[in-house]
Amino acid sequence: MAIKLYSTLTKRKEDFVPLHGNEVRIYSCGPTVYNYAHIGNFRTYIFMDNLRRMLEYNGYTLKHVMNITDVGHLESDGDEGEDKMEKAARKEKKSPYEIAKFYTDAFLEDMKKLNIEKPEIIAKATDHIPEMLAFAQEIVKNGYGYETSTAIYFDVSKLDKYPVLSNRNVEDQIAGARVDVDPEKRNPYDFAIWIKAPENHIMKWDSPWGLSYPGWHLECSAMSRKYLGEVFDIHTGGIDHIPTHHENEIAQCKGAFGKIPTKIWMHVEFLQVDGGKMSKSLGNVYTITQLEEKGIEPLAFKLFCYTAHYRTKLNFTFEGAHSSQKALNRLREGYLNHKNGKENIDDDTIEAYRKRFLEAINDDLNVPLAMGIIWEIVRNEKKTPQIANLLLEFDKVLALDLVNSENYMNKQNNVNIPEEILELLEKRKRAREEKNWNLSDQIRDEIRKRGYIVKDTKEGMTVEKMPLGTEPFDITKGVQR
RNA sequence: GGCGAUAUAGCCAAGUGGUAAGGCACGAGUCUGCAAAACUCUGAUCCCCGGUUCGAAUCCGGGUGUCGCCUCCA
Repeated sequence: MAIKLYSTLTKRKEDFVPLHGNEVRIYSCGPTVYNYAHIGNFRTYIFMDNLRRMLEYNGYTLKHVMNITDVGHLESDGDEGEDKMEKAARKEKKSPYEIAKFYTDAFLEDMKKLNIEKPEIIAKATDHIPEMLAFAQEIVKNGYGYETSTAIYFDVSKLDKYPVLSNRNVEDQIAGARVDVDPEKRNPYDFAIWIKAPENHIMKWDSPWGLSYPGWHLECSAMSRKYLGEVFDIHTGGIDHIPTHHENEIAQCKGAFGKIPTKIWMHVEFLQVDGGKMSKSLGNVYTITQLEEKGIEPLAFKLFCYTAHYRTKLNFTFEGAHSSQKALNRLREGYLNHKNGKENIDDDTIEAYRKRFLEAINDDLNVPLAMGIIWEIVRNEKKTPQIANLLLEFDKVLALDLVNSENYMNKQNNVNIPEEILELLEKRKRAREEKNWNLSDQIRDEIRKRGYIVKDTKEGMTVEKMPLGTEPFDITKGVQR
């Protein structure tokens, strides 16, 4: 079935045709590792993973590169201010390399929690200095670069067209509030491809321009070419990359080898919080760890992201996250009900579900629509392992780790239940036999206080560790009671 | 000021010309000693005005609101 993907470059859905046979080559802009990645970042990486998995589901193999920016990303995308890595290093009194290592590890840990597949190649900028330097030299050699006292700039006026992804008008910007514009820049949109290191700069390398370091945009161009070739299939990133970072990548590639590196540029809209942007001043820039502390599993956040299409804004609230946590638990229950079911449904029904699901994901990753189908399947009154298996098949794309539902629900035959809880359970059982309801309820509360839930079923009493999101949720506090 | 997006039930949202997916919450029911959990059922004519059309949430025009970018950010 044909795959359609929306490209920011052409502003429409394109029929996807891979350039290299069955192999799809993708480049994804990854994190700058000067701080913890936040849930907005991860919305983008969840999308990136959906894209990967959708392509794999369609039978393609992948060559996917994601960068780790550990040098050269200045405080402003417009090449002003200090290198983010160096600034963080000074603040935390560590070396930039230690900072990079620490936050890279934290990032990969969160990726794992979100059940996001690792791209085939994760490329650190500092491991590719020679490639970047060569790239910068090609640009200069081809007449697109010029040297100032502080940096090597890319001259955007040499291009046939700039910008190509967004509608920006140079004249309109001049009145803007840019204060620290380098007076040696020829055009306002010229950007640094190589930066001469100030005396106290720690990360610096030898170059024809002295001790210096690469501009932020250069790494993506140099590394994508190294691993994927000059022209590859898909480039992904957040929507904020459109006006500067990706424009400049395109400019650099044109400057070095005269081509736009890919036709399909996919951009994920922002995750908002409480109806507005995330900002440190509002204190609503959340990390995955903070969500966990508030009783939201990483996978529940993932499911939350699945309520909206990647090209629309999504409004994050703890109320919404909590609702997704409950939905995730129910999804797991539903999966297990089918897994343990004994009924049968005909193959045509299964095949029809499969077709609808495929249509949804192949239409520019319409994951919300796909989720609607999933719920319809889960709610199918015939409980059958056929459906459980179908859900597992779809989970290859959605990656909610349904196969481990039992573990998450802590339903493994009451293993790992502490002795004290089991004793309370036994006491409650006796109380119930004596119809001592007061004592029974008292013990139930006690067990609940300790984080376990008693369920009275026909077969008798069972106890489970309380799944996340079970407790009543106090919206006003944004945390669980 | 420039650019762009969006406005669908209490909340999160899908749907781009043919009589409104889904999730959560609320309510009702089944179950239960009572609960919890689970399961079942229940809700909107789509910001306003005008237009195109046999027919519009869906296209066009005009309002209004909200949000984002241009300045750090996925």
